[in-house]
Amino acid sequence: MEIPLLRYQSISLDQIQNSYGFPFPFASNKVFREKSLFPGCYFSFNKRWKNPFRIIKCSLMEQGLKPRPKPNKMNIEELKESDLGETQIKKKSSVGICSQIEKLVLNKRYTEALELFEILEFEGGFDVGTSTYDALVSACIGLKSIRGVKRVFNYMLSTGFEPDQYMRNRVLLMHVKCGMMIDARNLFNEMPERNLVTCNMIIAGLIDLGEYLEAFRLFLDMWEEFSDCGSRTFATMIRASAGLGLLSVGKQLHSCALKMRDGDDTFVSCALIDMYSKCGSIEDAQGVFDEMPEKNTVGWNSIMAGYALHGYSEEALDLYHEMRDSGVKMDHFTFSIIIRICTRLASLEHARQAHAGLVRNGFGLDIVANTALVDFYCKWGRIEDARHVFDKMPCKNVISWNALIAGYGNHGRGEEAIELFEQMLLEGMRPNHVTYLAVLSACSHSGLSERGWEIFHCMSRDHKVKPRAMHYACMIELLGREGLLDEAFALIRSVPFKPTTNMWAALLTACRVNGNLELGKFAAEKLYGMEPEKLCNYVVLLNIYNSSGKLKEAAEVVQTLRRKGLRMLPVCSWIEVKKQPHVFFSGDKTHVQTKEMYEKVDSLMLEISKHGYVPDKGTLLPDVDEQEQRVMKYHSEKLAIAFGLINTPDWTPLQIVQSHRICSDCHNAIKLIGMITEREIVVRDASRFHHFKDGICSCGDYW
DNA sequence: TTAGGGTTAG
Repeated sequence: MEIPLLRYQSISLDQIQNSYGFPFPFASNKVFREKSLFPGCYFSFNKRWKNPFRIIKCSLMEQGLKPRPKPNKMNIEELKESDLGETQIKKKSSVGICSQIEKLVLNKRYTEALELFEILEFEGGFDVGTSTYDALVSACIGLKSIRGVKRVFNYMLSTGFEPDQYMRNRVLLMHVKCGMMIDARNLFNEMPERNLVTCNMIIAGLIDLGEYLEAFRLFLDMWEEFSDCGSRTFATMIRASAGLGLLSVGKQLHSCALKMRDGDDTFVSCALIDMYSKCGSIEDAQGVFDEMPEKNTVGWNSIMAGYALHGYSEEALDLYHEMRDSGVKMDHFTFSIIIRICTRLASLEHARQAHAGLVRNGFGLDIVANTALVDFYCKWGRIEDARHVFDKMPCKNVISWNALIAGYGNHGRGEEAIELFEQMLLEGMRPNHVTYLAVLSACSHSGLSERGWEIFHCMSRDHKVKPRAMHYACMIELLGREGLLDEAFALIRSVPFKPTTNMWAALLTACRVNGNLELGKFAAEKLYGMEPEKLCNYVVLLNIYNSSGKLKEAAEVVQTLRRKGLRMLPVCSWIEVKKQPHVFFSGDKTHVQTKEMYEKVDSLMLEISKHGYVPDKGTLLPDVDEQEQRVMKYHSEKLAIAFGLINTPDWTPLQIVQSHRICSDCHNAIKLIGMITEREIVVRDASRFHHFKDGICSCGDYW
């Protein structure tokens, strides 16, 4: 049908309408006749359209429209001729339906509104007014229903509705908000007139998709066309500069917004707080926040998220208390941010309060906050609680599934992680690269190498997820755990890109565990070339030499470290008891309960030595060479555990956070401490969570 | 006239 149209320039609107059986979208004969460059052709009047005939094809085919042999209006005419009375009744009832739809939407009962709309669609042909379409658009946006958008839009076309600028914008918004950006772009391109609102909407849609550069391009076009824009546009564009991480661009927008201050700048301020923190300048973010005359919920949320992003979790929690005291209302964003901060701080008490607050304030069903809770409970060893939250979620997305799968995997429950992954596929959820990372790492932790290989092979074949460096690193770790170093090395050499540091680091760790000096040295040298200033690479090689008795080589590594001036930052661990964090450094003697703690450590060490514990001198850190015995015995995490054992009831799990990677000696010691004290111990270190229970650790084994 | 903007989870 569309081919003949492409060949003739002078086709008229009437001809097109006759061919397709319905009026063309957003066309009016008046506009067309006055502005058309090609007489008789509506499509060519807009100067932006380089190829009007391509647009004809796009607009019809891409919207999935098919010619209708019998326009609906004909049905009404036929009805009129045959039974005038009944038509009148129907018309009356359609007015009733329309007002009912509008009322339902006002009450946010979107699903019911769209169900009622089905009656109009079924009967066909009734004229629906702008106010009803407005309501239907809101319903589609509220439900993010692509099907709804298609239904409403097709009905509009089939009834010959001619929208004004307001309605055209609403229709565009409906497509943008439901993520139908290809259709939205087509509509935008075909619009006979655009205003600031039109442009703001399409730009915001592009930013939602992460198309920041395209958003900037359109912004500049818009600037040229209108020579004007309001604070709304600035708020949106500041978000784009945050997405690109361009501080200088963000600052330019900030100064433009200041120059044209137009009253309510709260939105701009909030966007600026977010932009400054995401671009690395928390001081500027704080400055904007301080200047806000009235700090609203979003402002508080943004600054809290900013502090959390910069690793100032405690400060973020203080801000949360300030926010609570200031009486500003909290929303689901607030709770999501707080739960994530609690995950970092290992604060079970605060997380529980946030969980309760979430439910109490009516956000108990929020997908983001619940996913944050699943992640929290998983990371703190409460898999059953995580599962409970997950099962109660009314809808789940790929992030929710990933959080729980990773939770099972990180706690050594690889089989269950795989089962969950399979259930996810059965429920029609499409896995992404994070899902595969979680499943592969679960296989690796639980030693399920065969299953790991199967999954690794099917990720690109079945779900078109191309393995990334982290997936390869995971497979190298998996092979390394099996002692298959040659295969691991072969995999590194086979990757279709330059091997990354993660991959060499996984091979190096595998070499340390399997005592392969030669390959370990090779991997370490690769790493030195790529990360000459990263201390931990030298430490692993140092430990390989130490544990294989190569003292001369070990001394050389220490010399290199000294020459480079590399030194380990003081390691610290902390534990929260009665809402108070207690921080310990290696050999720390500043705490008021030092005496009791040291006595406890001594007695624990004596006790575990009866169960076969032998200090592992082969994995010392480079800054503990002089008083190695003493310091090894009093590593910060051991002090934190002793403190916890003295000060908490028997049934409480000990939750320790460590700023560095836990050393293998402490890992081994904690396994035994957990066993003899019958206490659950969860240690979160710089690389992963270790959940010690009944003498085993969830990380599979120490790596 | 109405409409369009900012913050959250793996």
